[in-house]
Amino acid sequence: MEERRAAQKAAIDAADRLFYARGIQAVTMDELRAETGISLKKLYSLFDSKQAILLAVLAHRHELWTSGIARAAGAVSTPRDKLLSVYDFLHGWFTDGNYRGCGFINAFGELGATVPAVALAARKQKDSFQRYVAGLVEQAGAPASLAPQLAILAEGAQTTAAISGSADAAHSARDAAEILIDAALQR
Amino acid sequence: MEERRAAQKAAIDAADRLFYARGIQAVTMDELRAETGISLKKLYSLFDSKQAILLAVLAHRHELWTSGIARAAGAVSTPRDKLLSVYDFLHGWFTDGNYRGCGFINAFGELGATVPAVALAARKQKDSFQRYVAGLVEQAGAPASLAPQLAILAEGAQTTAAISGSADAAHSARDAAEILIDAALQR
DNA sequence: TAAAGTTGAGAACATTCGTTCTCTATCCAA
DNA sequence: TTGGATAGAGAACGAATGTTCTCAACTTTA
Repeated sequence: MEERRAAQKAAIDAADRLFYARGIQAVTMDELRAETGISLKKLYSLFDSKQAILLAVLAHRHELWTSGIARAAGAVSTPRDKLLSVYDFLHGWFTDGNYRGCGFINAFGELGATVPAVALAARKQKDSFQRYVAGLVEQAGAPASLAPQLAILAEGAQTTAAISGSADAAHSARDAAEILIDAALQR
Repeated sequence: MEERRAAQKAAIDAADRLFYARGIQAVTMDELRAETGISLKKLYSLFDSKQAILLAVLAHRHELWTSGIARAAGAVSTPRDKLLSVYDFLHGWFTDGNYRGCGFINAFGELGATVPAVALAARKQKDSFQRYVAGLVEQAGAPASLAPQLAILAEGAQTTAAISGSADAAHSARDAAEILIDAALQR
């Protein structure tokens, strides 16, 4: 049953690409079949439903995000630099050519009201990021109120970059974060 | 043809409520008919298509937003306070009981990739807000780089509040904005 | 008053799409 | 080799939905 895992992963990767690029309801199961080469019968043996695929995609995206910001933070040493590395990571993402906003926010807007599990997945993802930032803020010795401010900058940069189509928002957010961090530390 | 206008407005208001609360594709034309009491035939005589209704809804939302922040700014006098009034306006919106994120971002995530006019409407809205903030920043005598930072805070507060379900983001964003404005002014 | 035109309600249509079903081919055991 | 079971491909099903069509009611005008 190792190839089952591999097939699931292939399906999740393809679904992630398609859902993210075009929206969830805009992608049909038949397109996922064409993209993966996995027959409908097989897809439905790997997952209960399209919704189950979506939830797996969101879980996968959560891991990508978590490992991405961890890797960026790993390249620097101080808590302050680790906090700022978030915005560098965002800049890399914004300029990778396929950026179309935060997948969780997109899924939340499209399906959050009708599929509670989607709203929950989005909330979990944002909670997790808030805690990550809060941990670094504490390590930096700054007041806890700084954390949501920095998280809000990251969120805002994502939507601004998505809609404007420009990666500048990452720089603006980074500059703002620097000012906020320094102001919070020298008090 | 005055009642035609009135019927269009009623349809737009109802569609706005439904689309915003549940997502666009989750609302059927038949539900809009039930909500408005306007027959399908009539709806299709008032608008070319569901998509045309959506575009009218987005235009309507743009006006609501523009007049909302203008009203909030009208209650105070200095450019600095006008800038901060944006976040007070947001707080009021977040706590009105029906808040589910920025309608433009939701529409962008759901349909931006498949309906270019939706992506365009979202971009226009965000552009317009950026220019509004930039104007106030200039009046305040602060460097232009402050404007995108403040706009990003507003965007981030909207998505954070939507997903977390809490209005705290408005306060965090306001506090951050105050720090950024003051830092930008005393240089 | 009567005929012609207009409007409206909602039934109907055609398409789309998630999901299931059928039939075929392959593989393994005896 | 053969019989049986498993898995896969893709045709088929049934529900949902945007849009149009039909027919009846009403209004207007001569």
